[in-house]
Amino acid sequence: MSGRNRSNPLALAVLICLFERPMHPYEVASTLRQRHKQESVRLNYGSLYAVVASLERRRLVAPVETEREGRLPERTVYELTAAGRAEMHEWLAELVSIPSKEYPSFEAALSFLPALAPGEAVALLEERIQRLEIQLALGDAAREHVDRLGIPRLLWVEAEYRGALLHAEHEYVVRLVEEIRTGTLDGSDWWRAVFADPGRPTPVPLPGLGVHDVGHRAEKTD
Amino acid sequence: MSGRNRSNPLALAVLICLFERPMHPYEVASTLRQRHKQESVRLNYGSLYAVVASLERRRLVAPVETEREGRLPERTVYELTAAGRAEMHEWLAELVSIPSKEYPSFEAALSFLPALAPGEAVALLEERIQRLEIQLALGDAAREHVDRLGIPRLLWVEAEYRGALLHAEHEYVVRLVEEIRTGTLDGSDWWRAVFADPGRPTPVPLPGLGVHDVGHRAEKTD
DNA sequence: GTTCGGGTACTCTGCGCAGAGTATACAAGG
DNA sequence: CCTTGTATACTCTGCGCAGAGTACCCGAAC
Repeated sequence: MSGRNRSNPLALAVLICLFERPMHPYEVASTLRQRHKQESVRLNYGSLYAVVASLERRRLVAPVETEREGRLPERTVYELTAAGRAEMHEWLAELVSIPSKEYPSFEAALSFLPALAPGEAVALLEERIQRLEIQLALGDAAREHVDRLGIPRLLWVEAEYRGALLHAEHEYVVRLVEEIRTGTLDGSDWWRAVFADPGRPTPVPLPGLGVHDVGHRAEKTD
Repeated sequence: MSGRNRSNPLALAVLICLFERPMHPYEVASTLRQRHKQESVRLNYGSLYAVVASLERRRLVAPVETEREGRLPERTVYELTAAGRAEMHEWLAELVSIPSKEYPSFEAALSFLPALAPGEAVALLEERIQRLEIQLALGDAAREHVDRLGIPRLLWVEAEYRGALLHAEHEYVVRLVEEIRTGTLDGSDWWRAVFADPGRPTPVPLPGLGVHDVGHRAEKTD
């Protein structure tokens, strides 16, 4: 009843909007954008209508009326069902209380770092640092602006969280660059050597770790 | 030639494996798993073969031979093309140097936090804190284990990064809970009031921010 | 001696979701 | 007055990707 259907948070956003009052999908989108939820939840119309259709199939929402104004396309207004209210609550509780494994693309990038020459890696990481600093500054500016408008922090926590992660990433990358630079990072000597050798045969050996049970045992691939 | 094709990092992982030497898809998967890349890159066979097919269409990889052992299914070995080498390098450089907007599910959860009763929110966040502490401990254990095996940190940076983010999240959530508890979080009084009122009419008003241009102006929804 | 788990090597199927397109109304600008 | 842009309200299309299934082989266990 729930499992893999809880993949797209946009569906949760829809449930929460309809919890407030019945709306048609486009109105849901407008509401979410007005509240800047599109910063935290991927939103586009293609997905929105698909998601609403899926919620309807699962009987979590139901159409109440379909109105039409002039010759504009017909609007179908949906309301939340009892099951929908339950699902909303349960899902949100799960999202808050259980950290889920995610795959940030920079983590992937880092895991492939030795495939770049050390010098290039440093240059690119420094570029990233600059971009991160811009984002941090933008975040601060937004924060101040919102403060001036007197918007309570409660409605801004997601942005604070984003800022905290951004800050941590910045800190980490700065340290990492420093360690590659100074050679403090264990393995960077080998790294440099491999790329210094002209005509290296196996470009990037990346030796296997040979560890198959570190903590959380072997979540299966498939 | 690149754009939306750079969505799935698994494709990059494949390119990097084939950069080392020609392999068949299953071997790519085994290699990635052996090196614990499945912690950083979503890997499953269904996607793998699709991704390889897509790379082949884009002429970034090409089949070299197809062997067969006994009556086991035929294995198609792929190699990297010149275009593939270029794409690999360019893509990896982009991934390292340009931070990309991501949508961690906890950010979504936080943005909907006021839809929960304050007391419940606190309880759930505390549950999360415990789970985060477990993950941090597991990470440390893995770290120590890998240290003992003498694996250079260079090959472990992605896990360090994950740890740093995890740490930041933990710190943030602890602070947040504290602030909700003590009422230091601006808006929590209103929050409590709304949920204290029995028979509240508009369950969660979540007033719109009314800000439409904070920094980065209006990336379009569609 | 056969059954059972686990490894090899893919294939099949079908929903999810993004991007682009459609059609109408309205407001402002030249 | 005619165009250009923007907002409203969806629909269409098709790839991406995950999960499950297939088919074979092997070693160990009962």
